[in-house]
Amino acid sequence: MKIATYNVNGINGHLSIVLRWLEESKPDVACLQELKAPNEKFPLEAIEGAGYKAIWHGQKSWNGVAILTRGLDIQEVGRVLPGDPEDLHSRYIEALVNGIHIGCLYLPNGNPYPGPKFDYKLQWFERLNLHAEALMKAGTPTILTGDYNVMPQEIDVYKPERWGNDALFRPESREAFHKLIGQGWTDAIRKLYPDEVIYTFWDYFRNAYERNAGLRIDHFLLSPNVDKRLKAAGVDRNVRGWEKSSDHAPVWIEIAD
DNA sequence: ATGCCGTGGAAACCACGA
Repeated sequence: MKIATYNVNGINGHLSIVLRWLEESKPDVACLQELKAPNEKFPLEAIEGAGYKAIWHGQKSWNGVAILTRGLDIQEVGRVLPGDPEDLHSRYIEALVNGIHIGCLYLPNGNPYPGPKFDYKLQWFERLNLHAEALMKAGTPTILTGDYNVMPQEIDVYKPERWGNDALFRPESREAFHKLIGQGWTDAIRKLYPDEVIYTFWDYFRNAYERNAGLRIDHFLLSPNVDKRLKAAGVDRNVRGWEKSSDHAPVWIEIAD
């Protein structure tokens, strides 16, 4: 079973890219972030035409998340991250697929640091950690994947010395991620490739992709009972090189059925 | 060190992203 995550940076603006990627990569499950579209503008016909069912939680202009499945039933179990009824951003959706609990998340960027956006990021992270702990304790096989907007280690940053005061690399953000990992989650890419430089995002300008000036911010976190089924993981790096693509590349894992 | 590019929506610029 192949599961992927992809920050599409506008599901309609990049629809042809997303469809081409689905066709070529053929994930059984695809978690999408940054739809940048309200619910009624989700391109369901095109997604169904590609052979996928979908659940989604959109929002006008910003955010928005979706989970797609190919040939598998999908049961939505939540579309908000618990803990703050005043938070109206569409950044989380959760489903049961094939007996696996899948959380698709778009963690706040948090820049500029310091400021209210950074505070919101840390609060959201705290809520995620609480929810993740509950999922872990429930014991269901669980995958928490998406755009975490955090580079966990220096190896995950093109020039770490330049990112010290950025919300994506602040000690507080990295500490929150490491605290989450400390609950027992496995960072799938890092487990299989402990010492490799692997990026999932390249800026649009300064030829960042051509220079490989990237960041690793899209992650797969696996509960122990999914981790033991992990067979492979990777980044569809070439997709980032397609003309008019998102600034992120898709990330995927393969687990035993 | 930097939003230099790109999307979306509203308004002919601005918010936001990482």
